[in-house]
Amino acid sequence: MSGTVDLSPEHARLVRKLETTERLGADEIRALAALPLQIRDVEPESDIVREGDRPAACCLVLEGFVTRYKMAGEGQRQILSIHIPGEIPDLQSLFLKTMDHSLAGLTRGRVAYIAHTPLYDLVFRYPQICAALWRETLIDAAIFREWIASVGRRSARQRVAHMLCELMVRLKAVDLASNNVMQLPLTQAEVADATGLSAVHVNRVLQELRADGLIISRGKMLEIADWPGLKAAGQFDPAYLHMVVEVD
Amino acid sequence: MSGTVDLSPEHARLVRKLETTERLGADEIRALAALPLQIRDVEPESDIVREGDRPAACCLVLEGFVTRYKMAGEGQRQILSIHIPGEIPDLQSLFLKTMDHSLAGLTRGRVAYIAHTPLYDLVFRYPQICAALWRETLIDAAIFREWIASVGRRSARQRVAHMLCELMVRLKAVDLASNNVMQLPLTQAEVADATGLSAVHVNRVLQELRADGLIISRGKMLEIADWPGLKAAGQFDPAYLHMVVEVD
DNA sequence: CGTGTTATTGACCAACATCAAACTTAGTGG
DNA sequence: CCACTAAGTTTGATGTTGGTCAATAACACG
Repeated sequence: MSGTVDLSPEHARLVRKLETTERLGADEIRALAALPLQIRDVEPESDIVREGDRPAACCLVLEGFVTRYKMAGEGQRQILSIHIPGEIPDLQSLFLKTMDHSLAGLTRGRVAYIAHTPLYDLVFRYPQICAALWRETLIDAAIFREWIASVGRRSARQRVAHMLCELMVRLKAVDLASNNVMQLPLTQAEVADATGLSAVHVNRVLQELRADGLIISRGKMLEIADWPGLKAAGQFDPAYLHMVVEVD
Repeated sequence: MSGTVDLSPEHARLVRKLETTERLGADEIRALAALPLQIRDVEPESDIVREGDRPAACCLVLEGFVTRYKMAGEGQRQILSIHIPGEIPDLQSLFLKTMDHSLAGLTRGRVAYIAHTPLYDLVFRYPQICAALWRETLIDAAIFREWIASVGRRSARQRVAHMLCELMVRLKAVDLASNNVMQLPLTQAEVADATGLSAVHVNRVLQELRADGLIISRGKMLEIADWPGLKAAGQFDPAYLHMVVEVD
């Protein structure tokens, strides 16, 4: 399908993502290809949108990792989600005018801004695009639910294992990981902010997972050495990711 | 607006909810009024939909409370959200075919099933209805995000206080609470499952909140005696609920 | 009135937080 | 290419929040 329309690499990224769940016709792809994108570099640590902002555009991740987070009083940060290339972390801003959380780069990377106005047009003109984008926001919510369950009811070891499994599966789905090896761009402090733990404890858990032969890490590189083992350790079941093709 | 069209009380509930955020025209309201509803009674504790199901309808809460939950191994339950009349807890099933969590009655109540098929028609024919429903799912997600922050980074006291604040604000918005008094249909064990705590600890926290004069409770009745106090105790800021009219 | 559910209490314990210091790694400029 | 620095990781010691267990008390309901 996407072969018949001339696409910039950036538009291709978007189309490819949406096509993972919804088959798009040539018309839809042409319409997406015509979407004006404004490309911007992202620095690690720097906010892309901030809680309280009223953005006029959504942001498509092209390269690098992006995170959503909330502050909970006194420097306590909670990371709400991690976003990888192809995703639109603040798609919700299309209908929720005011940001209730912030968006920041995790690594050096690139994002593309898609203005709300042309996006509305597409959404209301092409049911398939509407469905695909709506679905994206729903999968987002599904991941939030799983994180609630994780943070609420799982032990530190389970939470960390679960998070690693989730990241691996999502990265594999967009070919950013193979052979159970990924470039994990998170510091232990960031893993802590995502799992609701302290950095020190995350460190100890990671050591434990290494000692148990479940993972191997050298620098940013992280390999899941024992996939069934890590899945079990994290009670990980990918159903909540609602992927069409199970990556496993 | 809604006055000009003849609406059953059940349809009125739905229209009213959607109109809290999106102004609907007479056409849209007529279309909603024509939606076939299948009414059903709900028993407390009984599942309405179960994880793994592939429902062909969404469920509108008419009376009583409904909860979404996930099991996390060995009888560990995590409540993901609490739903009050007017809400459609499983709206996401419209685009996510398989349920990744379960839905159960919390109290005796009534729900209306809306089949997916006529709902698709409405959504793709009326942009306003699409926007209103999409928005509902996005607010859902916003509440999930806040819960992640709560469970991940707030103390037991903060979590419980926060949850009571949220429930009060949402109930007020649909006139199910006034004067900071609500009928709280949750047992302490359920509050525990929602906040990721143990029932025993929830009990102690509630006693503390009572002792501090923040809340008063007699049976199921719960009064927030010191609203600013409880808000502060729970770091509660209603922005994430994205209400048009601030209830405070 | 009984009977089952929910709330409350106390004793004890485990998981994880906090603090502080040492060590390692990666990045930078000369 | 090396020295210097800042960021990230690791370690140990100690503290606290909240969990678990078990028993009792208070309700709610038929």
